[in-house]
Amino acid sequence: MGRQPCCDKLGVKKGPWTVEEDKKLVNFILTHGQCCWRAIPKLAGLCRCGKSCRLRWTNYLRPDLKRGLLNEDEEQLVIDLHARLGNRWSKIAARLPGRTDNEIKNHWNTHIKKKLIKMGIDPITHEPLHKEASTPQDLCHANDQRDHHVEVTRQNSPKVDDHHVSSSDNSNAPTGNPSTADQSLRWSNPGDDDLLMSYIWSETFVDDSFWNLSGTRSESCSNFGLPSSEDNSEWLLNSCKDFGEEFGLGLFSEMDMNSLDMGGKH
DNA sequence: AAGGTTGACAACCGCAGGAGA
DNA sequence: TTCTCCTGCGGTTGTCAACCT
Repeated sequence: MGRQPCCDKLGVKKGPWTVEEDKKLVNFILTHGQCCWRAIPKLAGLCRCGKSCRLRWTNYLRPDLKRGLLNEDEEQLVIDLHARLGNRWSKIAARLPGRTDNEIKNHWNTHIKKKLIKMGIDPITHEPLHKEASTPQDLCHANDQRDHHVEVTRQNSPKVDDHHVSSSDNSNAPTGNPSTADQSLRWSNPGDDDLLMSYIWSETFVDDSFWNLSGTRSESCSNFGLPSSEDNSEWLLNSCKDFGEEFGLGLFSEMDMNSLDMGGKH
């Protein structure tokens, strides 16, 4: 028997998400939690498949996400982790607080890959590109660069905690009501992302007195408020705890880089 | 100004693995 | 043990803005 498709092909919307859809999804998840992705679109009133909802949440709407380009330290960390783990983006992302596997994958393909090639380093093997580096100077330069990046990574790796999200980095905090623009329009301008997130979060929760933030369990979840019901509070507390454990507190303190999962498919 | 090209990123697709019945 | 469902993952495609001619 064939595998059941993740969603009905008919009547399921595809393509870019609208602000309204984002609001519905965020609202639902923070009200009910991430119960069952397949059921969420129906319950939330979305004409999307569960998979699409999950992707949208994990890659874009999650409140703990950092936005903007990876900084230099993060890039070096990605390079180092890629050298160890290969294209296991989820594992790499797990070590970069507030970054998603999709984001890192995209950044790798559009920025880092080219950068490494330019430096004379094979982005797959992380070995010098002898063929491409046609002159001894090129090779020398490439190796210097490579040594440099390895060294930088070595210096950075033991204190990866430094990369953890600071509260000021979270630009998607509910901070007001920045726009009265047509809500059905897609916010395509990357520069509008912050406004979009502010809008979604503020419209959905601030105006409804949804948020009642009391105390901060961790920096990375400081943008959360606590829904009123017990279940929601529990979910949010767990989420904050998870975020703290996953992204923030003591993440690398005992981590031996050599203990990274190097086996298996994933 | 218009059309074509490129770059960046969001989103989709299909497969694999885990969990539960 | 097998089957089914759900989720996660990595690769790929689609979309759109910026840039170029």
